[in-house]
Amino acid sequence: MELSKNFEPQSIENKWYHHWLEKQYFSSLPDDREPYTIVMPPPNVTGVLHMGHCLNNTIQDILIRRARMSGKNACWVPGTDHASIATEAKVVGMLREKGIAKSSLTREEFLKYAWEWKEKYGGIILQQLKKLGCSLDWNRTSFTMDKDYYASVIKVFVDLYEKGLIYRGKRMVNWDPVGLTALSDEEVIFKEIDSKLYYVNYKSADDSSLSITVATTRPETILGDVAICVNPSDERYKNIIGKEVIVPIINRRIPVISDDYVDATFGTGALKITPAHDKNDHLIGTKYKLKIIDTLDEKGSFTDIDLKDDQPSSQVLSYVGMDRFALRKKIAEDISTIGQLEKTESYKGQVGTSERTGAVIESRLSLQWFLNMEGFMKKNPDTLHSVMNDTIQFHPSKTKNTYSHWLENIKDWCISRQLWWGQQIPAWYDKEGNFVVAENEEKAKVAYAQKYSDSNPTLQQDEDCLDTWFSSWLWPIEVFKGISHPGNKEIDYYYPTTTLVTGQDIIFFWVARMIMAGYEYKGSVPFKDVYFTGMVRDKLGRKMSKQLGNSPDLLALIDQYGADATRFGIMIASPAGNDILFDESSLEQGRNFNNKIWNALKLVKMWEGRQDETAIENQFALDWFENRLREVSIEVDNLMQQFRISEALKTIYSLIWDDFCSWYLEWVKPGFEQPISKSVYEKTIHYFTELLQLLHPFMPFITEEVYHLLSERTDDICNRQQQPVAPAEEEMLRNGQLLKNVITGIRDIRNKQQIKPKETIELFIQTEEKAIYKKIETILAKQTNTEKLSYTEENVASAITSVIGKDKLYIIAKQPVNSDNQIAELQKELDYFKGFLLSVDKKLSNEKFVQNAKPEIIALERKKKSDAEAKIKAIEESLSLLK
RNA sequence: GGGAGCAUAGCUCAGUUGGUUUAGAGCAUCUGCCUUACAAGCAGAGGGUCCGCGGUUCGAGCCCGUGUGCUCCCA
Repeated sequence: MELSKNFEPQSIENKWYHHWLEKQYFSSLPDDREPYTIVMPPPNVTGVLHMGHCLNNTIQDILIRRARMSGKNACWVPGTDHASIATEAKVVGMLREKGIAKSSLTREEFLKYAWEWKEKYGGIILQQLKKLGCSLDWNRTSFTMDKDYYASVIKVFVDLYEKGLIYRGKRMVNWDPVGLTALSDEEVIFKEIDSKLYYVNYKSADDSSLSITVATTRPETILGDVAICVNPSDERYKNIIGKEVIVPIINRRIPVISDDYVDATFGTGALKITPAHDKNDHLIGTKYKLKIIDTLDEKGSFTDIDLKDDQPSSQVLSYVGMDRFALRKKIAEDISTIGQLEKTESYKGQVGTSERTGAVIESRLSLQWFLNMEGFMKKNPDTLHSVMNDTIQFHPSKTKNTYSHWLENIKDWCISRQLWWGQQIPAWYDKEGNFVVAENEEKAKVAYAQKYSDSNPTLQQDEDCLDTWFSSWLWPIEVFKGISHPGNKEIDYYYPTTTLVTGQDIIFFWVARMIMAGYEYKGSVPFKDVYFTGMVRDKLGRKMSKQLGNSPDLLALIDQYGADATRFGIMIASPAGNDILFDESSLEQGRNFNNKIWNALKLVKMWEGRQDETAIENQFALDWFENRLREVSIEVDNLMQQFRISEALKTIYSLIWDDFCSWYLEWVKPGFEQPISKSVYEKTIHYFTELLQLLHPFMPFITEEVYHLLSERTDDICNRQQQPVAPAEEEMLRNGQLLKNVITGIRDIRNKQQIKPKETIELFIQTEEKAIYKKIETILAKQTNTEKLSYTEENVASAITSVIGKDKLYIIAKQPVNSDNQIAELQKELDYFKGFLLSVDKKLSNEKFVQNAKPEIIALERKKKSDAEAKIKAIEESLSLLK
């Protein structure tokens, strides 16, 4: 069989993925094994694969594949989120392109379009995950608007309402004037924006000698002003507190009041109070029972609806329908015209924007549904405790702080959205606005009849739907139908799930709320470990964004480098808990690693037909690698248990590239067209197989391919079970290290003395541990191109000297020795060790150190001292020979 | 404005209750090799005031304080 020059991923990836699916390796059903369960964070149903998905799904796949290979019943559940705002915005956009306005459609018509869109584009992202090699149990694919899932969300709403934890109320909410919906606090992104501070003068109503100037960033809300507020201790305004001033343009009389809330150092120290348009103003308004005058409609345009009492002038009426930003300029101009705009200053301020539409958020009073968080947390205090006491372990642990800080300052959760795409709120209203909450209309009628003694009411369901996160917080429970069909076999087996892998950005949106739902509906944690990935940035540390165009096309990368190299590239650069700086060069490194493995395969395959019972054994190499393999397997286990995945991959990478390819294979490699010992060959196949198994979770495709090419197989590596590993023997590892050091030392000398690789040398070894050298001398001679190797008890004249540990090596080459070079090298080494000895001596001669330090530390320092002295002695002897 | 985190080689990061050779790795760099698995490779090397200052300690990259710079979260 002819193997290609380099590894060609494109030709094998589909083949193996289909094979794995055919064998149903990824399907899981409850059995008597221990479960290892991961629920995938459901991406938006209309989303496409980006670097963030690539990172966290690769991590999940690594975890789940390792679990599958270690005797666990591995179950990884895929699915998508209906993502109400994002999806609805896309559908509205699509309809607009077709010339259809959402407002011209009924709810039913709109939802028909939305479902069509979902069927057409939904789940593309799940297909893309197959390309990446993700071993998901596709039979379990879930969607947050599946029939049962929908029912479970409604059930939970009704349940929480009946428990008194959900209420409806008129509150200041974050209003998105573009999306036309309320948002939860978490969906508001604060941005620094350049704006202006307008200094507006308000004249006193009754005393023409008095006036007060207010600094505001929002003159467009001025017609909604109901008071001016100053700090009671502010000397400047003592004489105006309690008096009335006139709001410009609208000419409304409003009081000047005082409250500690006002910061006397900001602006002029006087604040205009507009309770309809600012959260803090609203609080003050409530405190002083001020009127609420709303001057902006749902789209953020001016409305005179609350201005009837003011008998608005034609000037005021001319503002009607004007957008808030145009209105800001217009009102500023008009105030300036009447001479009451004192000045403007540029100002950098924080402005809330919508996470989804980017629109500047308005604070707006409206009737919404809320979840009472204080009540909820009182009922489920373990939501906080389980994380703080590590019942749920957060990785990295610093995220615990963020979590507790949020929970301790938690506000009520606004769960209603003015959207159609989502679970429609199960509340039914009569004409007067009286309502009942029930799972369906039928039950609502019964409930209404009981409550209002009307057996045949005309009821209408709430138009709004629920926040997407109000459905995804049930994800780890409802993917196993734990709410719609409680107590079923699956939920009992798979829940709590094992590990959650997700981004730090949704710790509040999702992680915290899943823990809340876990306690409320299952009485336990939803998962045992949470691994938070960082954000994927470009190599300059910038966020990936469409505007910057720095977001790579993942599928193109997979096509170019292969899925394994892509997985390798993103994982190797991904330190636990930190942001990752993505650079395509790490994918190249992954591709090169593929080739390295491929070429090792080619080498080993060349030996297949050259096995010979009589060829020389190379027991040292076999024993050493056996032990090295054990050592690394155990190390990788430890690293993986601590979720140090990137380090585990680095460790395996180095084991394969350095230990296996650069050392072991070279040590056992027979000469050109020479036979190889049958047992060495078989051991080599065995080690190679073990390496592939270790690497498989990280790079599934190439490992499966090479596994099958290496030898006739009846099984697949995908499902090969890890055998227990015995601890490594320290002595073998030490001897292997000595051999490496000696070889490297001699090669270094060859390099520095410019002895050509092809030129042979003669080597004398002066050592007290001849027995060890005897075991490694064959490999040593081969690897250093030594023609004649012998042992000596004394110095060898006119040789190049190297000191390895306490041993001295004398090298005789055919060409003359450059002794100046030699002396300089040795002198440099001598200086280092002398300095080192000095620092050790200083410690040992310090009485307090000897008194206080632990005995093993002192013993170690003594050993350092004697080692250094021996080394210095050896170097000095060599130097004296040269001089 | 409130909170959290970070600062170690050119870059990205390790560095485990303070002592394991006056700090390690990968990538990049430099030198030498077209050695019959691999030049997308092989062999070797160089490179660091562990952000500044102060403290605790026999001993600090690690602990404490402080300053500076950066990042994130919240309002």
